[in-house]
Amino acid sequence: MNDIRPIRATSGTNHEGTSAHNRRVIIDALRLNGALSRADLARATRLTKQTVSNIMEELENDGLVISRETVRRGRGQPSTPYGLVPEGAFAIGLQIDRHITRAIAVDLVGNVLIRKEANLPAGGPATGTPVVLQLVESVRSELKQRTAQAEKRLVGLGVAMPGPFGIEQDTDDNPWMMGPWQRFPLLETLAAGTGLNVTLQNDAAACATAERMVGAAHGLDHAVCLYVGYGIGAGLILGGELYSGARGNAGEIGMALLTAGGRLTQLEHRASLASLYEHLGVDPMAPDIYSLIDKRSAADDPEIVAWIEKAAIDLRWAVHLIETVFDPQTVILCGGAPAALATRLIDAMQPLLPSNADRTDRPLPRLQLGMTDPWAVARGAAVEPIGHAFDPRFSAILKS
Amino acid sequence: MNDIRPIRATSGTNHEGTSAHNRRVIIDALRLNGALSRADLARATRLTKQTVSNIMEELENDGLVISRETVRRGRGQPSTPYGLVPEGAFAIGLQIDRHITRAIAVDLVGNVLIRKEANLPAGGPATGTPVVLQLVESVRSELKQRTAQAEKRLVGLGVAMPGPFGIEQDTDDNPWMMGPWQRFPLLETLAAGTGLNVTLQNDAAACATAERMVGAAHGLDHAVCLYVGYGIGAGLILGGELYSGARGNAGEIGMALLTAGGRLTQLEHRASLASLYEHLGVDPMAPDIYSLIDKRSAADDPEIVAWIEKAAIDLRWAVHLIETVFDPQTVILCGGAPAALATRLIDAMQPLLPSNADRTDRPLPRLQLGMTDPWAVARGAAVEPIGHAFDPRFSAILKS
DNA sequence: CAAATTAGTCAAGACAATTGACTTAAAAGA
DNA sequence: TCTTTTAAGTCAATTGTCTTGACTAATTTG
Repeated sequence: MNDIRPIRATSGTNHEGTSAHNRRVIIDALRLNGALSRADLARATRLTKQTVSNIMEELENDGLVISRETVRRGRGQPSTPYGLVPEGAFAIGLQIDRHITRAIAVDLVGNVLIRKEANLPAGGPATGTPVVLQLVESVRSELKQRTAQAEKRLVGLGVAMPGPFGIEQDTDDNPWMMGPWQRFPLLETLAAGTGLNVTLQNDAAACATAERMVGAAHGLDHAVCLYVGYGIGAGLILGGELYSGARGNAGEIGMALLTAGGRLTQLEHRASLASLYEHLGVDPMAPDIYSLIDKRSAADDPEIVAWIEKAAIDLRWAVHLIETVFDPQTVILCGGAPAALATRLIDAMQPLLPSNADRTDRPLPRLQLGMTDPWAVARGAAVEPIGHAFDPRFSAILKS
Repeated sequence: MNDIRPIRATSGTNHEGTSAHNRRVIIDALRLNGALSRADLARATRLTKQTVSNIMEELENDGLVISRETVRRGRGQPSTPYGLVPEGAFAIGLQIDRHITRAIAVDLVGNVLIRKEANLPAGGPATGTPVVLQLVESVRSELKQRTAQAEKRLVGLGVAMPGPFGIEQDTDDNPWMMGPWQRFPLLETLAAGTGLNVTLQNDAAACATAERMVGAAHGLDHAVCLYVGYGIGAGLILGGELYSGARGNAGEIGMALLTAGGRLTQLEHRASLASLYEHLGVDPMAPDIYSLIDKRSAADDPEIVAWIEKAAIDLRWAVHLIETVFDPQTVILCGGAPAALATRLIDAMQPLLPSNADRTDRPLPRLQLGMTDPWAVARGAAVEPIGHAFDPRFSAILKS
């Protein structure tokens, strides 16, 4: 009699959804264009002057925007531009990597305020969680000291770590694979340990988040970040939002199979930093490995040059694949590779393979260099809660 | 003085946006769940009973929904389910293929009402456009005859043709490539010739649109349709919407490069129907080619079996790639391949390659069979304007 | 036959965007 | 210099849409 089939539906919306969206739209416009007057905002967002005025007053009271010097732009009353207040919101980002963890505090506009790191003991989450929690706490208390308002303006904790998530067993016996962390209920543990909203993304997604808010993908709706780190991944900005797939594993392009030397292998076995370390015979755990690689790259070390030549072939294929499959406005190379290595890699990848993206009327280059420093992932993690709280999103309109 | 830099911003919304969204949400819920009572709808959409009642009254007046027999479900007043009225809206779909064009009329729930086809003369758009326009006109007038209201309830004309769009020159000299059509201002011409709203998508996207509204992807938010036709493509349902990339070319997976026999080649050179025709030495233009292939497949013709074995290797790789890159809930094989061939292909592709999607807790199979008949693409084209007009979308909320 | 439960309506209220008239301030032109 | 034009921004009333709480209606349970 009682058929309790679940009814599936999209959520409806109401006045608050409308209002929330319009606030987000205005904040987004200020982030994208810098300071704008109320009249400018009204034109850009297609809202009425009056609506914009009301929202701006609210945002000003909330400490999210502030007026600047009036400017005269020809006839008519001078306009009063409003800009985002950096101290209007804060977020903390946490990167969990194989043997190290990094935490960053950022403000509303994405400035990095604090950065701290700690070594992760072997032993996975059991021994690692206390270290991680302490690191976050340390950043949080320093932030509190700096800015009185910071604590109540803290919108969340973003976490980034290598994917893929939720796989049932490691495909690899490498002790530095992240399996134990990936199977651990990290979100719940960190939420309980900090009392903050916690979100999780993989390294490549974190880089894409950072590039979109403060980097080369700023203002782009379709961009893919080719992340070259210990593994390889793609961070996907599709239709203006980060896309992470049904289970958070979209973009794990490093696991894509290619035929090389007559056998099927994974992209990241051939072109990642892991493969470079192996090629060089260095220990991936060495603490100064980043600067070591950077220096040797800058000096055009022959072993590194040889690896670059080889890796460039596979990365060129990866760019072709990304262009073919996603049709983005641009591809951004980013991630944990030292800058000197990354620039050389990009050079070695030229010319790119012919593809649909190869057209003369492009406003943007097919491949460009994004953030490449060891803090890029942590920064992306930090910036995610800011975007989540303040950027226009479909789901932000719907009723909870 | 006048710096006229363009200001970029997302559009704001207002009461009408809210209302439009809620209407769409309700229609979507009815499409997804079948007939529902007002109370059910209120629970499912999180709107209040009253709001739902108001909207339902409107929709009933607009002829989009109608009440069914009341049903008693335990205690309390019996509920009155409402269902979509098929005759509430109509759309026409047009497929333009290499040597044939097909047109279909569908109603609000995606029923196919009329189907007609015509041969396309060689010579591209110059000679083809009149044929196409006449075919559409013929379907339209038959629809008008059948249903008096059809004309004013016609929401648009959806067009599908092989991609990629906007490339500057053919990579291929094949006379059956669609270059001339792809460079022709088709949308504008058809809009002018019919007075309808016209939209364009590629074959794979059209199949995905159809699968989402009336097929295997019904109700799924993350699904990829692996289209195997004359070419190969992927139709992408990402986050509940069709994704087409920055220039409409997302999912052109047939152009992905793979190494086979020691050299880099495109997927669709190895596993498409074009490759089958070549393998069999048959003329792709033969009018009865579809049923020919269907019959020979059903009879397990050794030449076809040989091709299947070979193609399955590459398609298996394609599924792996799709799973790795998009992390969908399921992959759906669909498109112009005859049913007998498609089922054999799916069988030959088992077991699939290990991937992130290969987990025991899957609610859906990794690979399943979708629509495979010569009308699938046209049906997808037809269904697109319906979805565009009635499905919940972010952009439908924003001010025009 | 009364109580409980669920569907659905009515009418008033709340919320947020819109409208049109108004004020303010500057540049351009006579 | 003075008037006109133009643009930014505010005020107050209005409109559109969802929400609230009380109500009616119809059915099952005990």
